[in-house]
Amino acid sequence: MTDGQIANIDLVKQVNAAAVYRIIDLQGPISRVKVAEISQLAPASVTKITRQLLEHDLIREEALQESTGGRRAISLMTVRDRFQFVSCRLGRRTLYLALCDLAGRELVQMRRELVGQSTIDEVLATLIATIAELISNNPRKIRKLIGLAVTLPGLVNPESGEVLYMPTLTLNKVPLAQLLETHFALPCYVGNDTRSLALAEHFFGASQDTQDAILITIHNGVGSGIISKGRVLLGQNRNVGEIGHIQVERFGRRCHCGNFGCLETIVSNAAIVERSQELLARGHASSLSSAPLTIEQICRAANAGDALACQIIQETGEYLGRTIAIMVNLFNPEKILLAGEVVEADKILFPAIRRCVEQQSLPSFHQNLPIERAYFQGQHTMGGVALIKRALLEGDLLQRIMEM
Amino acid sequence: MTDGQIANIDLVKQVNAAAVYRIIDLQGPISRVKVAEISQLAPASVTKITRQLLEHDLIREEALQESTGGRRAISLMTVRDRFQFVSCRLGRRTLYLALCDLAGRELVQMRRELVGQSTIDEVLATLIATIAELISNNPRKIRKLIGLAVTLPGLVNPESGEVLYMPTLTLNKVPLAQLLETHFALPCYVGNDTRSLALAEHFFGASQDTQDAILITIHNGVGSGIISKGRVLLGQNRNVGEIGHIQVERFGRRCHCGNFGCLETIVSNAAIVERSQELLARGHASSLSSAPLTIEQICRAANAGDALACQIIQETGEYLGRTIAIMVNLFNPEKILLAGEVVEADKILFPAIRRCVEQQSLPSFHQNLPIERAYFQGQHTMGGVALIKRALLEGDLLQRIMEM
DNA sequence: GACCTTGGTTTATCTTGTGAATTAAGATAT
DNA sequence: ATATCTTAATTCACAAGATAAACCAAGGTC
Repeated sequence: MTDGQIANIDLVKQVNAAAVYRIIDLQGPISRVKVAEISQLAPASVTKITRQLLEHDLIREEALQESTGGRRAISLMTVRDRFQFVSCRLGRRTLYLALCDLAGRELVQMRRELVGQSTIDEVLATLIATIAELISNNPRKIRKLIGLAVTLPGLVNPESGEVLYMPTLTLNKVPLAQLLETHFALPCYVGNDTRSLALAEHFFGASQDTQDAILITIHNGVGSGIISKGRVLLGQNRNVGEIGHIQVERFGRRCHCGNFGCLETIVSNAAIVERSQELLARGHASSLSSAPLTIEQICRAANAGDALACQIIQETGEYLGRTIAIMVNLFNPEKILLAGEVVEADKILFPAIRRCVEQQSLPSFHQNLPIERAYFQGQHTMGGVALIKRALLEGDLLQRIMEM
Repeated sequence: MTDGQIANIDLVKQVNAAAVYRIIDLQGPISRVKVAEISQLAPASVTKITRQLLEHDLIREEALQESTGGRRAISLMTVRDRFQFVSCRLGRRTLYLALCDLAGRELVQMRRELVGQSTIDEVLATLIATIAELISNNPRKIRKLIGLAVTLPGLVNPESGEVLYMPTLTLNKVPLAQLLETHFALPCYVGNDTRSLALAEHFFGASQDTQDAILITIHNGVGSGIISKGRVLLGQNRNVGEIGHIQVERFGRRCHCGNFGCLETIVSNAAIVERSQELLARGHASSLSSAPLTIEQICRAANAGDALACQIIQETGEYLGRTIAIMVNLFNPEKILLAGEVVEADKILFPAIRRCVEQQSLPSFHQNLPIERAYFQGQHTMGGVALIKRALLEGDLLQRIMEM
């Protein structure tokens, strides 16, 4: 509507219903009069809208509140266990699924390995089959299915639900949301996994109390999701936040992107393990054994005080800190969150990051700036849950539920 | 409306009138039927809306188009010389004003020195008096005055028009837009100068053809304005784009912010002049004379091939390039623009920047990425013009003109 | 001159939000 | 016990916008 779009009566209804639902969801239990005050809608409109939401079981009336000198107010709350949806994370090698409700609870989990599936068609077939299986296996847990969400590493147009790019798979604008909508006859939402996870932290996790926060994910790639004014930042090309290839070492290792010294070549899990193995091979003393070294082992060793592990994690923190300091200067966020295996080494990692950020960003920007672990670590389907939540709060899904 | 706001019939009218006006402004001359197609509005609605816009002289009918097999279409265009407004830039030392029309043309210019005015009240009094003077001195050039715009270095809440912070002045949430609105009885818009200038490049300047562009301004401070999806990026704290204090040299000079090696300590005009003077004092050969050295002289010398000037500009380009590379990775913009005195040394500066960006950002992000001079250099009031244009295209000002 | 095509307007209808009046249900004062 | 005041929520008549469908306008084509 703001983006050169137009408005009509249906949109007015959708926007206002969403505003009312949102207020009840975030501030409930709450009376109709309070909703009218906060939303700036006329009391008559709130009555009308809440009636429709009640009819569709999206909200419910609770106990009467204490009188404040007159008639007692009826408490309104959103209903969170009446509707279910399927959230999927389509990884490079593994497909994770969960049946969830509107509270964000995972009722059932599933996973499928994707090894050997090299074409997009094979992957899509598996995705559809597994979703169908999850649905048909759990009739007792599903009262009413209202949607699907898929997150994946790659480029997505969240409005159209088209997948524009995915690593390892060659594809050409797959209209994934549309495919799933016609197949399952359900509203379907598709998003980038890191960006969606940042949204999950905003709705359900560690940055619920902020409007501007940044989530940095560190696995074998390094990425970020930037929440600005409560919304995911996405440019025209939907690449905003791709921090893995920021150069942090002028004459560093060669990166697969073609340049040298990218952040990914130093702080990714693979890079950390590789650096550790090199140092061990050179004979540095450590409690770690060289053979099949994992990131988890290195983190545990660092927390336990192993000198070599500490040095490696500290170094990792410094490079991360340098990048975070830049983002702090650029965005002046209210909170920084980190997700990934390496945050297990929190005792070493976070102090190192903080020192760097304090030296390299504006004092007024980093004073009182929390730099913390993300709430969700390895809960792969939470990104999809956030996509559903957003669609609900912004009215699109709300309207479609009321039309069902 | 999208930000948890609500919708009513007035807003629907405003949004649709703005959509129609915008289409006619950007794509005119254009027929009503085409407007309906593009906007997705019903032809009947376009007839109604265009009638109102015509009545208020916001658009006009032009020649009939050639027939394409039926009735000839009536061309519609926006009227750009019927309304005037005052655009001000409130600098630290100087106040610039211009009387402009909706085409962005400056009809009359004025300036006032602010030396000796140390309190916000003095500055505001001067601002109001000078605007009043500009208006009363030019009755013949003003057919109808429709608004005021003020841009300033500092923090602004563009929705409320409050000034939250300004360098050198102590103040505490000055409701500038409101003050001016009550004094002049005109719509008034206030914005940060760098951000508004980025918007001016988007509407009238070098990035008209893009939706995601970044403008970097280099004067005695270094700042940036980021346009994402055709809108200025602004976080909750409205500090997005403050790049001057990104650390680019680990053990660099001390910055007034308290840290070391900030971008500003190397690429600002003052820093460039200072570095040049130091090198000259050490006896390096150059066509430059040490005494009263200016940035303009250094740029001219660099373009002429002076070795010392070239080296300094090249160094400047490298540090700028490093920062630009980071922004390219983070935002994947479609164009980078530079404004400031130093861009006069374009022959040396831009190649140096480009080399850096190519080495330090993702190849797919910097291929085909233009890095250019901004169109507006020293036209201080263009930021305010952009604020008016935005208010018009987004409907707020349009509605208020129709209510006048 | 009959018919087709494209552009633009009129009209009746539908839907929304809203203010004002009204009902509901409590507290408080007499 | 009754009247009165407060606060909560609803009802109802109305205004305003968008729109589909019918219609008018003005050109071309056969």
